[in-house]
Amino acid sequence: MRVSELANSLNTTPDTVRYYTRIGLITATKNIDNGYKFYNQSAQQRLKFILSARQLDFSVQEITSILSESDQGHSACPLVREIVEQRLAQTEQQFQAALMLRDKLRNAIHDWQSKPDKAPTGQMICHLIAGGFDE
Amino acid sequence: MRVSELANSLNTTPDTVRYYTRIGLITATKNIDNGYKFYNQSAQQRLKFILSARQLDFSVQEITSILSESDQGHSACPLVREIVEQRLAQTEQQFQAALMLRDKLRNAIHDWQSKPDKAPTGQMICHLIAGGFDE
DNA sequence: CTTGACATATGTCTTAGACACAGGTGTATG
DNA sequence: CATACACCTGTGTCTAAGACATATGTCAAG
Repeated sequence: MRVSELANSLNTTPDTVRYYTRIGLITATKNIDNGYKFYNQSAQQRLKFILSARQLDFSVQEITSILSESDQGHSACPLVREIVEQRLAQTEQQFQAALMLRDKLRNAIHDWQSKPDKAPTGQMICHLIAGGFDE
Repeated sequence: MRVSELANSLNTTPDTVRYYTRIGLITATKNIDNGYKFYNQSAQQRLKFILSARQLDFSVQEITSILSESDQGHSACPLVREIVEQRLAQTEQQFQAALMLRDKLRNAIHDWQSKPDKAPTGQMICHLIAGGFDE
């Protein structure tokens, strides 16, 4: 299959497939006539795995490690478990960060409700932001 | 003041100051002897504003627009209000995304609790991830 | 054969700084 | 004075994960 056919079959974009091909995560044969790449079913299987792992927010680098492990005949499961645990912890942090930012933005909007717009002075660019927020 | 002195005075890093200088957000004079950059109080004021806006997750590009508006003597407040509203909406989305990812990861860990590790087959790289999650 | 619509490969671009490198500066010592 | 060593500086390069631009290739209709 060609790049778009493969991409469509797994609901992703040709650019994504090309990227994974470029960095060697999936392989393709090259048509000598026109230089087009052709992917076999094995590549499709592999791409399916990659996309699933990306859904869990695994980085491409992590997936590379997993596939490398697997390619050597070893079980990648321990590595996968480790990554998913660590990703959960990290997501928890992002979650809290988003929460705090949301509050900060809400406060800003609320506090600014009653304040007028002003032209900048040499001292102040925009009095709404002025000095700072959480310091 | 030199780059580190300015950075320390506002609790940021020299690299950050250099970056803003490089893209022209703040300006500095150049010592001819050694090429070192020198910043005046106006630059400090400007940097303070930039850092405050970054705290609200404004992009550097957005801040560039705001400063440009302000530099022309116009009030940047309307633009600031607009950006903060839009950033709030976007943060809400990130918030929901983090929430969903967290659940997905928790489910994965839970579902995998009882499953053993397996060596890869030609068909399957890691049976834990196997086919997919939210499709 | 040619036109036009679509597909492809390759190279460049993106964010917001972090990091590596080579050289400058300043001060405590010999 | 010279030297050693710790710290500072500017410039150039690198990052993640594709998106986008460009030049070329393909294929069916006319």
